[in-house]
Amino acid sequence: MTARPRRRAAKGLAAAPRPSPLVAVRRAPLYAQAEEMLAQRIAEGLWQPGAMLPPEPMLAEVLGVSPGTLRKAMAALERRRLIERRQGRGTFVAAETSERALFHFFRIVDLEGRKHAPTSYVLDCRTAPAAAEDAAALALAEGAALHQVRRGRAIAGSPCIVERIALPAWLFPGFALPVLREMTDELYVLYQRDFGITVARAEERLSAIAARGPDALLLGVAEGTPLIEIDRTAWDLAGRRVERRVTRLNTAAHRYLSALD
Amino acid sequence: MTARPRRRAAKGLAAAPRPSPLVAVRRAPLYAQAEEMLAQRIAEGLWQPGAMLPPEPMLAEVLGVSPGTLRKAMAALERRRLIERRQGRGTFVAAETSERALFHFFRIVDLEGRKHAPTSYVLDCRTAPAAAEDAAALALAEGAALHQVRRGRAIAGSPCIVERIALPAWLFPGFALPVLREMTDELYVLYQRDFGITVARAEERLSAIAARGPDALLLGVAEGTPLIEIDRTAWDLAGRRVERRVTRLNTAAHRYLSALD
DNA sequence: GTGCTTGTGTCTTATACAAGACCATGCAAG
DNA sequence: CTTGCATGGTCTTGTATAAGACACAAGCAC
Repeated sequence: MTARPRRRAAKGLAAAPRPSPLVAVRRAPLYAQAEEMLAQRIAEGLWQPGAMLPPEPMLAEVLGVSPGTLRKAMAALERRRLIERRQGRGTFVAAETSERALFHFFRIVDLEGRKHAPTSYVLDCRTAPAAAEDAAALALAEGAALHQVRRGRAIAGSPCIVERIALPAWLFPGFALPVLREMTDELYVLYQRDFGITVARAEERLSAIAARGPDALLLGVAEGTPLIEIDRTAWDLAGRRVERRVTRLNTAAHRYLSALD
Repeated sequence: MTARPRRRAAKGLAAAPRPSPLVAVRRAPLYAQAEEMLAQRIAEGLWQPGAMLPPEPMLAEVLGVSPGTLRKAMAALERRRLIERRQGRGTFVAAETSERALFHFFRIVDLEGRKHAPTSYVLDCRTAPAAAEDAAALALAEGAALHQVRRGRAIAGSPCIVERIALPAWLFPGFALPVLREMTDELYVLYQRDFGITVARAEERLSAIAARGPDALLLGVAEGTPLIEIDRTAWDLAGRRVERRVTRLNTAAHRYLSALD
């Protein structure tokens, strides 16, 4: 049996006309199209965090791709941590938890390399116009309204972090944190639960600075003690800048851990 | 139709007898077995860096798996950066180049976030017994022979890095570097080319320190200036610790960049 | 050089079966 | 009658196979 009775028309998800061979646009492979389509639906909130996605055969049919292709897209989404798949149960939109956030966005460990969940106490929380530096980091106009938080954090009881956080006010309407109450949950859980904003990616730039004034006081170190300053910008699923965070770390008993592989 | 007429014999690559259901050993999936088998052959040097692997259909036949399964293993190996696949040309064992090493193992950028290739000048290169700290980092006995290098590095002409490198002597027989000659190639290229050691993974722990003595001199900063100290341990393909490197970075004009995603 | 041929990886589809999780049913013990 | 639990059915994702059309690269003949 060599003859193939069946023949499928080649079809792209977008049903776009085949690009001319002269323009080197190269339609993306089907599985990539499927991946992006699903990623977009998740980013739009069509499926809420924690919600179960339709079963794979149904998704494959809806998107008009074969199960194998759909699976390839799903595997990529799982690697991007947008979804979680569990055999026998289904596929779920990834929901932020303190553990997840800690695992992916927290790099501070003790001298033995162990990670501990820090506690936080908010020193100040107000809404004010953006200074030039924050505006630049968040790609906003100078003077745009920002929620601004200052807090200290302790690991295993000893205060070792002071932190300044800036959020675009329009993305976090009504944002406020209770001052001077101890908190253990990661902020990113709150961003997602209360404002529907999922932090997908962040970038940190580290420099060394000398402890000064109130920071030295809060950390209990002498003026001039070297600290690490971590300047983080965070993006959400849609690629918007949603947070700037400047962290100052006392490295007497802790390290910033970075894995290269 | 409830009866199941057909039944396939389960087969693993190792042709091991099916484990008893009481012991929870769970044979790894075929594609993972294939991946590990290929990874091991590469680590052993059966295929040298830069060498072309046999075509996929042949590999699939040799390993006794279907082409699809083989492809899944190959995709994983490519993600691990052990191989490079190029449509129409073939699959090649990844060879270290300065660009690759820079991209994966160099995290220092200028204030705009741009990465520049640094130049290096070796200050000192000798073989000496391991101090306790180096021995611990490399999991060697105290006093084991180590090749030890001190060097400075400059980015765009300005010296901003001093570095101390320790290598187990038995892994790098005859290792030596020309002193005070400017070098632009990354050391990891040399490790692979001259000693067959491929750095696969590394871990860095950062702390803030104050510049002292010769370091301050070399970097051209005042005593006490805060620096970032980067303590790196590197592993090769076989999982052996092959390098410890302590880098001190002047962050006046540079940042340590870390991506979280 | 041009065009053909061959060898390579890439994309897509299709199917079957394995394994995990959950739930409704129903029976037995209390 | 109620509680507890074992059983099997069914839905889910996970694994493995196969096959064909395609795209890209390189070499060779002309």
